[in-house]
Amino acid sequence: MNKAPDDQRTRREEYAEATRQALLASGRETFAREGYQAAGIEAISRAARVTRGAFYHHFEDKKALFDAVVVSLQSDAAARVQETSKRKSKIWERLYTGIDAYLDASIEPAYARIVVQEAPVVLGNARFAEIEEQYPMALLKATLRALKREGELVFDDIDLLGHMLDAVICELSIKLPTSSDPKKTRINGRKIIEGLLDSFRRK
Amino acid sequence: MNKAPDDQRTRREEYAEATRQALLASGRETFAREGYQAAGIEAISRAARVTRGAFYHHFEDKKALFDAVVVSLQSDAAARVQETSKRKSKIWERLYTGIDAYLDASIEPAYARIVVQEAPVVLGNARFAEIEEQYPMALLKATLRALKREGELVFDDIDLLGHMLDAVICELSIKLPTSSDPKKTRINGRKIIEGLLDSFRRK
DNA sequence: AATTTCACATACCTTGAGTATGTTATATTC
DNA sequence: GAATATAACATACTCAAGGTATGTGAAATT
Repeated sequence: MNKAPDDQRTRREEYAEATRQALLASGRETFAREGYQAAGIEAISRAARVTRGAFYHHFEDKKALFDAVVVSLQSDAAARVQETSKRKSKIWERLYTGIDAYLDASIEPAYARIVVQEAPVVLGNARFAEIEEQYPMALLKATLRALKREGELVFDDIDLLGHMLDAVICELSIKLPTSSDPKKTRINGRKIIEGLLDSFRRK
Repeated sequence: MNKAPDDQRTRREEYAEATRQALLASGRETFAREGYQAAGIEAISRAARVTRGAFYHHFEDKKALFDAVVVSLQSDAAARVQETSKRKSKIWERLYTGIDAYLDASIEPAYARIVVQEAPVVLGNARFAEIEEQYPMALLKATLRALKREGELVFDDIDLLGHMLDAVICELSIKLPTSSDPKKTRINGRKIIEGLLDSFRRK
């Protein structure tokens, strides 16, 4: 019960954390490949080389694992966005490099299917919004607000503008993989985003 | 076997069509209220006052009913859009009244949940795109193409522009119901759509 | 050294989708 | 118009998958 001040990570904790990570990784792959519904807990567990018992020890239920997978994907994406845009000094540049990085992340099959398409359905809009408000969406909105503060952007509801921008990016991430000319589609998508923002730019 | 030229709707066909419609209506309500996964076939059938036997006589499986429900919702929405916009002579006016009607239709809980959120996940992107290409999306794109033909709109990929517009409208239909000030949100949403289109309007 | 606890494994239960078969009213055939 | 066929269901069963209850052994604590 009493933890001595010198207590450290025990061997058991280390092992447990490793299997938890294995289940998370296995879940990410299986959900991405087969979708939430078709992904069986048995299959996810086998791919992580454990049994169902281990699964239910680490996660409340199937939805809990999915939730954790979504959070980890969002966290990864946000980190990538943050990394590429933080060094830019001009805000507009920060915004656009961030958007590009966000698009790169969204295009990946696992993200597009799990986060963009299935997460709102499986977790519900309320919970999804909760997760979204941290991570990528937060960065996007923060940059938009910064632009507004500087008088660069003229629009009331920055929150809404952020969501609409997000919607365009997400739709693009769904359409891009099956596009006949992905390169061109991406360029045109970028143009649409620029057009959208441009119409609220200070004249 | 041989249908006489004077053959007419038989009583049986009439009854069968009625129960099919009852199942379709029951499915629409149940899917809208509980979502695809949670909606049981037993419950759907009971609400239509038939048994599972009747259900499986009329529909291949659960997905087939869902597919039919999506098609009927899309068809209804398209009819509403068509109805409100067809009388307008100016193309821009036709576009904007159409968008408003589309938004009105999308806001309804059944449409927002079933068509916008769940359909791509349950039916898959390919099948969903197939359905979408008829109905509302077709009307939207047709009007955009008309504008391009008239030289009113300057953009290469009208198909993409249509999808991006659709994405904005759909996102709006998801966010509107939980908005703290729906009226204002809708006005601001409209402004964003106008901004988007305006940036590709002939100057 | 004894005991507890954590990290799993195994066996079972339950629910719901799908199937196979039975039944009856309606339509067709002779 | 009586016999037969068939469509439109109802009933009973199967099976897979999520979740639960319980068992077990190694590691940590006392």
